[in-house]
Amino acid sequence: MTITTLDSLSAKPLLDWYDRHHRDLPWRVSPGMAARGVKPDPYRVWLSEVMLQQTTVQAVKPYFAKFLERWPEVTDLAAAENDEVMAAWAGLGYYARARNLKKCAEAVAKDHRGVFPDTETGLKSLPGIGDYTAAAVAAIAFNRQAAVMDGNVERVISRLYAIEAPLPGAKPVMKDKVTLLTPANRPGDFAQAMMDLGATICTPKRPACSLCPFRGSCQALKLCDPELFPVKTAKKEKPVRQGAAFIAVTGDGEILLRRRAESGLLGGMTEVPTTAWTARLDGETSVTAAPFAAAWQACGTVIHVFTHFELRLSIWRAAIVQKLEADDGWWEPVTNLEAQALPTVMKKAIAAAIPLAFKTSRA
DNA sequence: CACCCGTGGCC
DNA sequence: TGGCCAAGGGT
Repeated sequence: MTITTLDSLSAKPLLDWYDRHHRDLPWRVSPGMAARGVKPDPYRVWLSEVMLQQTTVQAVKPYFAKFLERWPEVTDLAAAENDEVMAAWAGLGYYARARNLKKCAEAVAKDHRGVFPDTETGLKSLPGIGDYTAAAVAAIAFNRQAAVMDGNVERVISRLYAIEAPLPGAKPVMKDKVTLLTPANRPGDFAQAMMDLGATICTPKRPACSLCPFRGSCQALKLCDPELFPVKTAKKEKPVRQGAAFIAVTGDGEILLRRRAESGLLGGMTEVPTTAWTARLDGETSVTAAPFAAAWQACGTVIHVFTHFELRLSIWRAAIVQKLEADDGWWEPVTNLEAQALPTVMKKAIAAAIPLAFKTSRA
């Protein structure tokens, strides 16, 4: 008798589906191009993978284009100024990625003669490259049989096998399944196919199971409801923090900026002077905490939600008559703010005080 | 292992 | 409208 069990699950239907329905992405070599001998550029694969960490494809596209135009090779990025890289990354979030991106480029240029390591182990030894990115670059750029597991793959696997154990604890079990499923032939396309499937068919809500190449062998579809997977442990609620930000502008149109500490929240990025962001809601949110005395005017409150807390920032503005030499900051023309490494929360704060500070002032 | 670390879009 | 989520890594 012939029984289709999970043990017979094959990558073939997924690869066939990928040949027909793969997404066209700027950093991707499509199956058709690969058949004509086009090889992926490890630098582009790595750059895109780092940008895509916890970030949507749509958000990455313009940044990828900008980086590639400005720094076409990894050696160009290695030779770039840190501040330029941080300014180019501004808005994309998780700024430690940018710091590690730069360190990684320098390591490849200096320690590897500008050539990326072509093994999972070699890649993982580089800054900013963890389990996922090492496997992804090894598989996609170097055709290594590496098991690639990201959030998409976790969702697909958890449904295929109806895994009831919650994430993140169930990760090793899922990784084992991916390892068994990853083919020796076209491992890179397999990885990208799993992620495309998760992004377009096996979606978190209302998956399009009727279009899925695995519809005949999906345990969740057979037993209950795919939308119930993956199971995740409950997350704790977000605390609220509060502070004040001060926008000082001279008659010449210069604004007082500072540089944040190299590590931690928004590390190495640029900011306007602010108070500490405290958990106390009765903290220093008024002019009494301003960097210097001036005719401070209230400009409302900016609310910004970070990964692990919500920030309520009181905004204050003052026209400065006599420019003081700030010992831990500098005066920057408001017309040059676009070139600064300003995270989104700071653009919001400045826009609240100077509505025309940014061309795309949707904050 | 639990926590820290951004942002924007979606329903 | 707000909680959820996106090609995670470092510590």
